[in-house]
Formats: sequence, structure tokens, C-alpha cells
Amino acid sequence: MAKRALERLSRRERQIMELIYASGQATATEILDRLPDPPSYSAVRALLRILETKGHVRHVVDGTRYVFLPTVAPDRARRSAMQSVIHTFFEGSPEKAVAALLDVSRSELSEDELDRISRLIENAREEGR
Amino acid sequence: MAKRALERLSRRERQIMELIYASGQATATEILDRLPDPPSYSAVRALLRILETKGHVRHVVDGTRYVFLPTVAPDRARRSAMQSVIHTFFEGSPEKAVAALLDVSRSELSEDELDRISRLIENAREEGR
DNA sequence: CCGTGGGTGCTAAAAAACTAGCACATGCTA
DNA sequence: TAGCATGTGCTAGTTTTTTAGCACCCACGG
Repeated sequence: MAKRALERLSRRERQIMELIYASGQATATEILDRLPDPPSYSAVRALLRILETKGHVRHVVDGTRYVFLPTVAPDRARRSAMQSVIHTFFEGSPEKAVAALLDVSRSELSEDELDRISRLIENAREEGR
Repeated sequence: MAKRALERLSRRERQIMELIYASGQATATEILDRLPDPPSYSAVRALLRILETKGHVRHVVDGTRYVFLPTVAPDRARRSAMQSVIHTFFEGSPEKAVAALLDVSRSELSEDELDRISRLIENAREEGR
């Protein structure tokens, strides 16, 4: 699969991929429900078929339905998404990205989470040595 | 401007917006140079005109050329991008996002930067109290 | 003061994306 | 077991996107 594959998708394709990434997996119906300006059910299925042909998703059969999954491992997808945001919006600076991240989610972060995040940074520091 | 506006853009429009966000501003020529599968110069200009009509960019005149800028303040755009990534790829968990972020950019982070990041977290902690 | 290089706007047409609807399969239940 | 609900594949058509090319404008150097 080509790098930065998300960049090359059409609008709908991308919307669908994001939903699938967000849920880990999804059926046509679920996707239809969550899609903004929802098209027809048929249209969603057609898009899914295209995405499958292009290699972005695969499906497994669950009873009578198809459940669609990303072909790229979640872990890889995440890193690649994060990298891409850092590059596009933060001039490649992880520091600025962390700042924005904390800012955006300040209210939802508990003490515990902040602790764990601190620890992550400590680890990074160790490994840098 | 509607929220999550990036979601609604066509493929080329999105590619162009990302380039403009990444550079802060850009001319048609610059965009053409950086666009993957570059179209014609004319095509880029047409897209820019559309983006301007839709309110995503504005231009200022620089000598004889147009320089295009995002209409959304960089700061807002950044937060919104970060929020969106957290939601789509990290199940809404800032902690997981930070982990990935550190992971991805481990090699580029200096001691100093790590220090500054630690301080950001301390601040967040204070404010939480 | 004319030609050239580098701009711009606009339009028409090609290409790609998107969509609806039909035909068919399967499981369930009255 | 017939009917219904819920699936799927496919095709053809519409709509949107993307594109090239033409007409024009201005600055500048010879």
C-alpha cells in the first residue's frame, strides 16, 4: 500500500475510512448511519466495494453480513496519522503538537492520566540517552 | 464556516488546503510544485478560486501574484485537526495520542524539548486543580 | 513602444466520483 | 412454505470534480 494513501482518496472514501478507523470495523449500515449528508445504502456499499478493490479495507463474513476492517494495522495507521498532522499543522514540531493536544483535552484529563503521560515522557527521556 | 469543514472538501481541494496550512501561505506555483500527481497550473488556479469562493482561503496581492492564506486562524485549525485525529485514531484518548506522538518523534526530540513538554504537563496539572 | 514572461479569469469538456435501482440470496417466522 | 427483512453484486446514469486552453493584463528590458 502506498504511503499517505489517505491523501489520495475521494471525499466519500475518506469519510468512510475515517469511520472505519474510528470504530475498528463497521458494516455498511453502521457507516450509513454515521455518515454526514448520508447517501443511499447502495452508494455506501458501492464505495466499500471500491475501497476493498483498492486495498484499503477487507471484509469478513459475519452471519449474513459483511464486516469491514482496515487492511492497515491500527498501530501503523495511528502513527501515520499523527505524523501527518504534525507535519501539516505543527511545522513538524512534536512539542507544538503536544501543547495543542494538552490544550484541546485539558478538561478531560484526570490526574491519573497526566501521571501516565509524565511517565511516557520520562521513558522517552531514558531511551534518548 | 462550518465545523469539520475539511471533511467536506474534494480530494484536490483537501490536498491544497493541507499544503496551505503546512506553509501558512502559498502561491499557485508553489502549490503546483508540491502537489502529488500534479495537474496543470491552470487547474490549480481554478481550484484556488473555488476554495476562495467557498471561503476556505483568501488571497492578498503581492506585486503581480496572488498569495493564498487560510481564512481560519492557524490556531483554530490546529486544535481542530488535533481533536479530529484524537477522535478518529485514538478513541478519544489524549493519553494514547501522546504515546503515539512520542513514539513517532522519539528520535527527533532533544532533552530540551522533552523538558519543555514536561513543563507543559505540569502546567496542565496545575490548572486542573 | 513593442515583445516576452509571468500573472489572472473564465469556459467547455473529460474524467472521476457518486448514486439509484434492479436482480438475486439467505434466514426467520407466521 | 410463503412472505418479509436484510443482505449482496452489478450496471447505468447523473453530478461533481478536475482539467486544459484561450483571452486578457501588467511590468520590464531592449
